[in-house]
Amino acid sequence: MSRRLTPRGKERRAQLIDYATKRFATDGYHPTSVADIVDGLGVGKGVFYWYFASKEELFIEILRTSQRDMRRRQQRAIEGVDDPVRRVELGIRAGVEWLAANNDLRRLFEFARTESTFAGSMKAGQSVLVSDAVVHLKEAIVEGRIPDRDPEALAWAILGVSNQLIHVYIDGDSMDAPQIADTVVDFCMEGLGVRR
Amino acid sequence: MSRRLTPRGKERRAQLIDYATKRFATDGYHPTSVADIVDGLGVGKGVFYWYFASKEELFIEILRTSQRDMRRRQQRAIEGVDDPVRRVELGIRAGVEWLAANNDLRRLFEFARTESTFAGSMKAGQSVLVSDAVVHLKEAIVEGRIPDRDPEALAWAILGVSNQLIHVYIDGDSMDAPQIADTVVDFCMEGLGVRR
Amino acid sequence: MSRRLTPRGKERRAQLIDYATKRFATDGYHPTSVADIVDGLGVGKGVFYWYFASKEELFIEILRTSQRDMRRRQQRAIEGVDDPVRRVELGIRAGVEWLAANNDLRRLFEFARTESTFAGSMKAGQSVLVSDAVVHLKEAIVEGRIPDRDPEALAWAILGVSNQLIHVYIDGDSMDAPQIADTVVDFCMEGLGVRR
Amino acid sequence: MSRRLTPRGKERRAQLIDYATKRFATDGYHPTSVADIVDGLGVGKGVFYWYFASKEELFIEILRTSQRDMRRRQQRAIEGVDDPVRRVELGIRAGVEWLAANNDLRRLFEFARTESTFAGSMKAGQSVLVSDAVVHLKEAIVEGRIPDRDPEALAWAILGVSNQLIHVYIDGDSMDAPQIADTVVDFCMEGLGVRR
DNA sequence: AATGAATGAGTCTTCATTCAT
DNA sequence: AATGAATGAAGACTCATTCAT
Repeated sequence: MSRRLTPRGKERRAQLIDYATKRFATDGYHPTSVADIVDGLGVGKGVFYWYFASKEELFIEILRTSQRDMRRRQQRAIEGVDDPVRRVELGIRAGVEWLAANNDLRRLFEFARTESTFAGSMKAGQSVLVSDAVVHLKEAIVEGRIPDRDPEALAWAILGVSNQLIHVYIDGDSMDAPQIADTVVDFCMEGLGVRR
Repeated sequence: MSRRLTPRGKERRAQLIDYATKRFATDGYHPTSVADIVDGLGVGKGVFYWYFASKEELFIEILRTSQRDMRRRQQRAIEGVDDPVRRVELGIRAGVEWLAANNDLRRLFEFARTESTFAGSMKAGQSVLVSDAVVHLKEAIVEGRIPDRDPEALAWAILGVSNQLIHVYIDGDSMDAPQIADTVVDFCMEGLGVRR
Repeated sequence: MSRRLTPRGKERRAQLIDYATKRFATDGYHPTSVADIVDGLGVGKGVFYWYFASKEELFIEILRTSQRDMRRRQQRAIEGVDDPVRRVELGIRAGVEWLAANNDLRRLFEFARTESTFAGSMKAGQSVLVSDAVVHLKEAIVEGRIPDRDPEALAWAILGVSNQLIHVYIDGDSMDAPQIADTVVDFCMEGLGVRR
Repeated sequence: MSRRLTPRGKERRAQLIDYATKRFATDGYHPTSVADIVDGLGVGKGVFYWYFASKEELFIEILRTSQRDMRRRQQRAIEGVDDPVRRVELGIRAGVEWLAANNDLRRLFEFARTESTFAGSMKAGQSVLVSDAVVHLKEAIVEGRIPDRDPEALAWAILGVSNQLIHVYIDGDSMDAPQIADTVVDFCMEGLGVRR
């Protein structure tokens, strides 16, 4: 399903992706029918199947593109930074901000993780992010900046905090994205900060 | 939809809940049809609707009961413990262990959060857990055991770490539940442990 | 399906008939389920099938009993009246008043006429009323009180006027039953009263 | 539910309406399933829902169209006639003939009146016919052609006679439509013709 | 590229009826 | 006499997908 598309075709395709993303995010993947999507755009049903082999393919496409995009953003954010701890911090901030800015996609990610059809693809994508972080964490450990603990687990924990706090605070008005990022960074850096 | 049930009826109902939980967890809520459930149990389709008004009602019932159960477990775990930090730790461990022991339900929770129909009910349930934790965190702050930060955000962060690490490690064989709990507690207590 | 019933049994049966009549009249025969009936009475489903072989049988039973009752009322109303035209008039009044007083049953009659399963039984019942009227009409014709026209058609026409006017006016508050009867009688006696 | 239809689509839609009308008339609205309809036409189930939002919508559509058609027929029949009594007569004849020619629809009307879902729509439609007649009746009263009585009640009475006599005689072979019309007109003009 | 039309398996749900107790 | 439980065919409706034009 990769046609050579005219400029107009590419636009259509993008249109479909955008609108479908919104609907999937709002109503859920299953509750949103292909008919909903094409009707919403005022086009015929054939259009959909001209650009995508199936509803599933479209969804996977959305997931893949988004994950790639988010990763790129994170990478750009840490480019040229020497301090590994600082890289972790900047990565967190970039991630949080991307998720906040792409709330629809964040929702899709949440759902995708829960359904076997997509869980694999999602885990793979997140593993990439984790691997990225692991690099910095290992460096930080070697440099004695943080205690020596399983860097992968640490990376997943960071992801967990990020996702959760955005999930909770993004739709309210008590915190904006940078504030959420601050909170996430704080917690990730020193947890509850228990004085032992 | 609350009938007077004979012992036999109660058993059937429980059977339906158990089996449906398993199927929902394995295949997803939407992909699991009522037909799948009754066929799997070898009973007629009417049985389902004798005990539940709808597929949705059954699902909500599962969510509610489970959330209540998990909370009870946490409360029992911290009963009579004076140290608030210790209470937080024990709460985390109890939570992690419950989620690990009820992996099916954990999966259902993950899905429920993603669909508007159930998201409300889920958030409510999780808010209760957070409120529970907030009590201990505030106490710890007052006693100067942990720095003064928004206890609610801290509680949500803890929840995020717990869910994420269980999600990642529960199905592998690198960690068992208590080890996961250790990792979660560690991270929550001191984060990455950055030496500032 | 004619059991020997204890007094208590007869009461139950009557209860079922009464309640079912009300529901059928309000919601329609098809939309009213046996479950609706037994639930409405707070009894188990077995009760229904203890007294009636089927939903259909119950309905037919209602129709038959009612038609018999209505006819009896008409007959009593004209007992001992010599003038055939007066008998027709009294028959009309009795009919209208019965239908007005038993609006639920009237509705059931209307429905029953429209469904092949019951149409036969209904037509039979109405034919009896028509035959009754025909007797008087013939006498009136013989006596030269009314012109010589097909008495059966006349009888059906009378029935048509009665049913229609009750249907239209019974639920409003512009006419009560006797007034409706007056209007019916008037129209039947001289139609529009065209001066030729 | 009003799509832009191609000629082929319009044909399909008409086909569905025609066939459904026949089945509803023969077997009743409730006993006729959507499956019966599409199977009878040898098309897939989806076709039905491509053209109609629901079985109910289709039925209402049938009712509305038919009532409009019948009215038009009546109006055309009295066009340019000066004598109000004559207009009433011609209206009756046109009505009777339409109902006789569209016996299926007449049956649907009978049923529709009995079910709350449709009763409103039906009454509205019939009220229009009554209003039409009332105009002529009032004129006739003013001109002293008929006695001064509630013209609305008279109109309903006429409707009642028409419906009833067609109902009774249309399927037999003793009268054809014009004869039925004669009988209706006769009765409406002078009722039983009682010599007072 | 795009449209309206069509497919038919599948979805949730209902319901008359039967049955064991 | 009566109950709660169970049946399973049938009902209305959905929907991903395909197709002719």
